[in-house]
Amino acid sequence: MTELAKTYTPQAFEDKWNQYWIEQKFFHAEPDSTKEPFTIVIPPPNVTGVLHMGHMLNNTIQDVLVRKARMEGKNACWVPGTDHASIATEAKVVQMLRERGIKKSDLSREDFLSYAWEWKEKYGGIILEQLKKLGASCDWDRTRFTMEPKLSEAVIDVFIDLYNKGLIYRGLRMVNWDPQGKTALSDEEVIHKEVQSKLYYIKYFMADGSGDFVSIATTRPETILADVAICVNPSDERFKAIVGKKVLVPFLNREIPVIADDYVAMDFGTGCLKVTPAHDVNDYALGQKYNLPVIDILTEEGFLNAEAQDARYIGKDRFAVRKQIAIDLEEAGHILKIEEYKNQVGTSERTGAVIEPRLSLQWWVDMKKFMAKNPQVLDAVMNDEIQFHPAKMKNTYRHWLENIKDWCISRQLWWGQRIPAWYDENGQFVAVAKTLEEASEIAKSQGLNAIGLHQDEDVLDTWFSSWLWPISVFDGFENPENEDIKHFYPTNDLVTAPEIMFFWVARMIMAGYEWRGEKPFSNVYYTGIVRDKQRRKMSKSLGNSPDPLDLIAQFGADGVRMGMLLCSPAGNDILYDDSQVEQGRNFANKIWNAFRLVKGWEVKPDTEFSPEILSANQLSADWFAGRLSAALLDIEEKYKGYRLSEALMSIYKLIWDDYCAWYLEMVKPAFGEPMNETAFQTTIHFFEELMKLLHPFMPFITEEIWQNIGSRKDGESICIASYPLPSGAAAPDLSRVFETIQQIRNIRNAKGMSPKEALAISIKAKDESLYAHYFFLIQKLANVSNIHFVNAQPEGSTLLPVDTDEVFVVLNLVIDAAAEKEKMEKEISYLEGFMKSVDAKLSNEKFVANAKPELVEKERQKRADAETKIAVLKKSLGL
RNA sequence: GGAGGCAUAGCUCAGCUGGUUCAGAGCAUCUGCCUUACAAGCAGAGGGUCCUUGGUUCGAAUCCAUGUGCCUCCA
Repeated sequence: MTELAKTYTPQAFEDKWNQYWIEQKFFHAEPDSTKEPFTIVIPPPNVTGVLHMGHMLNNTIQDVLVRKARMEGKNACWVPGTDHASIATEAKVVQMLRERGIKKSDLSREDFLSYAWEWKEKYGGIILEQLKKLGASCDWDRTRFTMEPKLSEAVIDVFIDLYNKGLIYRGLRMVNWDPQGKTALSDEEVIHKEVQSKLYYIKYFMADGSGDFVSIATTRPETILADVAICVNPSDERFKAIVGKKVLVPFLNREIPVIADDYVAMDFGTGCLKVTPAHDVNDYALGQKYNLPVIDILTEEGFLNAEAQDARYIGKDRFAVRKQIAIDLEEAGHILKIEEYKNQVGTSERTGAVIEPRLSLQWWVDMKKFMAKNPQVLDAVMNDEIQFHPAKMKNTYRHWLENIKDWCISRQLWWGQRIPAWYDENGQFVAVAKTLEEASEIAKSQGLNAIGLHQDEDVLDTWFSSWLWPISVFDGFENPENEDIKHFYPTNDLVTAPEIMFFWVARMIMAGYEWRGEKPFSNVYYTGIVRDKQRRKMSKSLGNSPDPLDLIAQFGADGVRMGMLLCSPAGNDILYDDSQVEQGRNFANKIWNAFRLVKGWEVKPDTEFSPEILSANQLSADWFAGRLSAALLDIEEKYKGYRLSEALMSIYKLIWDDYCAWYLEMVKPAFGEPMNETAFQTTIHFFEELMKLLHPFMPFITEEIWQNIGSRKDGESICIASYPLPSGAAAPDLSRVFETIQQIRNIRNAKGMSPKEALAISIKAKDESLYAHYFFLIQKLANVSNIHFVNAQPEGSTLLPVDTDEVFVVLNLVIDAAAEKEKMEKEISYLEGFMKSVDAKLSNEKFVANAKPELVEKERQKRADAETKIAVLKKSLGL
């Protein structure tokens, strides 16, 4: 074998193993009744997406879970794919067209879609390729896309099904309108942001010509052109006189009534509210209640239309008009004052545009009805049939479901599944049907007009595709009894960000119960949000997010995975810093060098070694075997509780501290010396077990080492090797030995002595067997020349307390007796204090009576130990 | 305005059903070391009124209440 690189160089092997895994189809799963299935469906990223830090975290966690399951012999299947992201993709395509000098408005729907597919084919696979770099062990042969024919058909079928069940309706309602994307959005796609704006106090003169006026406060002066009433609180004394009278809208001089309703808060603004039903949700409700007209002054792009009536503003953008009208009002003497004001403004998740409440005719899912039909959606989570990690997320889930609003599912876009609703020549709704023929059948059978029958122009919300994902990726709608879905559904785990709880988690659960009568997954792992050190969310616009691929190039995929996971407990935000991935890289380097050490050993038959070495190595192996077994149990517990960072930390310490710092140093031959065969084989075996244990977290380096540490055949891989199980081996108790070694190192350090200078020690122990077999180890690890047991402290030696035993070392230098004495006295006083508190407890009758007997016994033991230690110290001081 | 969560070492977090060898981990810091696997390292050390104030209890970081400060979600 060629010389191993002195430092870990992931670039040398990561791509190689990725390619090998994929070629060998280790990640592909087919239904297999002999194996327990383990399934994860990826929360599909946008086709427009590129890998960001959140994806890295999220997908690493999924990969850890699925790789472990695969090694445990389960039929592991991680289904990858992307969603079609209507708005985002449409925006990208429009941009691509603009660069080619083509306007969307000049294209037919069909032409536009062919451009969109062209775009998707070219760029839509980027993020999946990036996931491969990360080592994601997805079943790539099962890659799905929410817009592909089969999945689209499922979406259409589901729409029709819900419509027929009476769970979908079409209605004119106030929606969140994105003037840039020119489409409706669901509540979940609106992000509320606090902005600094202005509160304008505007005079409205009475229509009676008296010259009296009322003042109203608004942040949106441009909407006065759409005003249809002024509203005050009926118990507001200030305005009782004017209720029922009329005022004039500034500039337009339109007469509008003053009405009274409890809705108006007396203490906000002036206590007078202008009512603009077309442009505010609450105003709309008021308008309905008092039968007010609706004046819509905005176009779908957010420009003022002819309804605004004032030529100065028509055809101009809403924000431009806001500025202009404020100036004009001021000049006309309508402004009383302008205040600085902070308020919340809704913006589009996809385009960032300020949302406009807009009345429009849209398709809705009746969520109250849906929930009444599927109460398990809430119950399953509350009773842990579906477990949330961390469990505190259940509260948020419940709160959302208990206050659920209808779901607006239509979008005014072309990229998406076209709504299967049909209208006649007059635009009258006729039927919901899959095809024109079916629609016309329905029209005929119901005696409706079938002339000029045409399909709805709009498409369905992307989330209306993704909620079906756990079912649709297995073709569960097309063929509900197929082998794939029977085997792989319900899936096991879903890993996602908390902000996606409503988009995905809740709705996937809804779909699961509605169409399969079963939960879609058993566990939901909520990752944190990746933030920078100042706790700011990582975002493109802030430019505070490193490029994941750069990080991988710099630190290796393993280093990055490890760094991300080491400090990200479920549900906790991760404050990203390069030092974390550096730590991951350093760990990989540590492992690499352990590998170099082991690989470099010369091996000879046991017969050529002294019994002393053979037995010491055997003891070392026994000790590590026990440690490993105990660690495996502990790590398994952590996995079970989905505490992945803790599991990883345990593995980290097991490898770095127990294996490298202790075990390898214990068995390591002196420089240039050979190693005995048995110890070598055992050491290799441990290494292999550790690599398998670590593999889910750091797939590449573990594969590289596993492949090179033993002889492997083509087609073998650590990713399908069996996961290590605890042997149940009990470890010999080396705690005194380790403590002795540490005490010697400590004193050497404290006295500034060279580690090269060998020391002689003697031991006075209650149980000599805890030391007797391990002299060899103490000598090797603490550089001790001579050890023997004694009954009393040798002349001129220094005491090193080891538990309740005494270790004496002869130091060939002048000891600062006073300092030593002070140190010991300090220790004695601490122990005496400790003993006092234990005594207080033991002499408390209520404690002895109420506490568990074993606890009382424990306290007695504590007292006895402390007493012994004090005695040892006092004797050493000559007291 | 409504709901929920959090507060433990310089930083990020463990600490499950109360019991001082449970005040812990990693990183960071400090002190020695280029000891032929590893300076991306080795050996060692220091560091906390467990946010405040009350209460329950023989006993509270842990349970309850109040206050303060942060965060998230919803309107």
